[in-house]
Amino acid sequence: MNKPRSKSEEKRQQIIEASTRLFTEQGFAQTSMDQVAKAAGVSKQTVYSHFGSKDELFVDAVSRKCVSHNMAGLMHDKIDDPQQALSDMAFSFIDLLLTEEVVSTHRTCVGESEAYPHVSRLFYSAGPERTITEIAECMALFDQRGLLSISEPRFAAVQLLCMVKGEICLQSEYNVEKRLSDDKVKAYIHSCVAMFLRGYAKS
Amino acid sequence: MNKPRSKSEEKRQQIIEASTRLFTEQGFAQTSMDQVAKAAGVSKQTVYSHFGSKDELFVDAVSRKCVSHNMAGLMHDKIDDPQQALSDMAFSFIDLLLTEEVVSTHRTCVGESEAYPHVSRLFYSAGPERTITEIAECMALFDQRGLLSISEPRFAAVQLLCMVKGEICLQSEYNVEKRLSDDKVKAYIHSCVAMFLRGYAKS
DNA sequence: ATAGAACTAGACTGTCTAGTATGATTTCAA
DNA sequence: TTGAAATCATACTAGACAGTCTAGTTCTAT
Repeated sequence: MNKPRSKSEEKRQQIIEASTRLFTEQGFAQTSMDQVAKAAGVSKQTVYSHFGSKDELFVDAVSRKCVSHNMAGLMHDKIDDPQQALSDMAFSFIDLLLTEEVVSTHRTCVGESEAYPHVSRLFYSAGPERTITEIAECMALFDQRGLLSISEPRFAAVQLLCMVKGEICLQSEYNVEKRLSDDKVKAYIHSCVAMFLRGYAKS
Repeated sequence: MNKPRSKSEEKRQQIIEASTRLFTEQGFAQTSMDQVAKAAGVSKQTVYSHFGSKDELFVDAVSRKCVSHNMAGLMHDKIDDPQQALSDMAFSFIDLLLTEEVVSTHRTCVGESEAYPHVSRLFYSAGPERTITEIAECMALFDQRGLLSISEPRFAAVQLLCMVKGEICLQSEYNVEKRLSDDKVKAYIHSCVAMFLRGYAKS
């Protein structure tokens, strides 16, 4: 994916890519170094010449998944229509959180958060933490423009984001079989946005 | 803890108790059967005579932690004062979710939810699912008594509970080092309740 | 062209662990 | 008391896996 300058750098990339996939899909304990080498199409020794140990590889690999997905971007266009801005953002947010990639990484980070707090914290600050901060800025803007009355923008951002996640994401992280129907999800998100707007309406 | 009728039953209890603690604290892979036997003060063979395999023991042990903690109970007393009822409930809810026991079990269930969906689903239905349902009933009551205007009680329950969890529980599940101060938490929860009441006020 | 670095395949070591086997000891009900 | 069931300690099997080693091969820069 990223500019493989030399053949060696290319191998390194292959290792990182394969191990990222395996670690996030299967977790740390379930993934062996032989598996990684095989999936990367590389010898085990090469893995060890690039990464000193399994731990080191794990940290490097999972860190790669700790990327912020910019949610606030699409709100800035419609900053004068909170109703529209918030519900568009809410739907994109849910879509992102239900991505197989995000679900897997989340599960792995939470599961290994005792053994590898470094990794889970990285994920937290690149993911949730950053998204909250971005949305908080939009909330401040709504307040500034007199569209809503929000004295604590960060609180408001957390409230909205957490509400929206709701049962839907809870079910996906617990791998529950019977999920909410699409219609229910849609209705729920609209309900959240509506409630939020009433809760923060200008008096 | 539970009526050990015979010596044999007592051993079984010891095994369950020790393994529950170890599994929830350390996760499945990090816990060996020798550790379990030692912690239970029992020989390994005895462990195997009570439970056929590590998997079986894991399911039995972690299932024990899947207990509902009744949140709605303390709301029924003050059902005529939504403000008070909701904030009391919110604080108890947070206290529960920050318990070392609940955090550990949650992490283990989420981390193993791919390999042991049976266990994580059990936890989901005994924990979150049930709490939501209970609180939803209270929401319906508020509506019925004309105190609030809630057309979808279950939506409202999820919204409030998820909001309250907020950043606080996110930080604890990701094992983040720098947590919100107690004052911030208090202020945040009050903000949630206040916002919720405005959002669902009778028009 | 060539030397040194990177890579390969696969064998090997040491450790850990699930699960079994065994033979002695304890528990407990009849 | 006695005999069967449960338990104990401990050794063992078999397999997985992290990490090393080796001997031969390919890249690549000069």
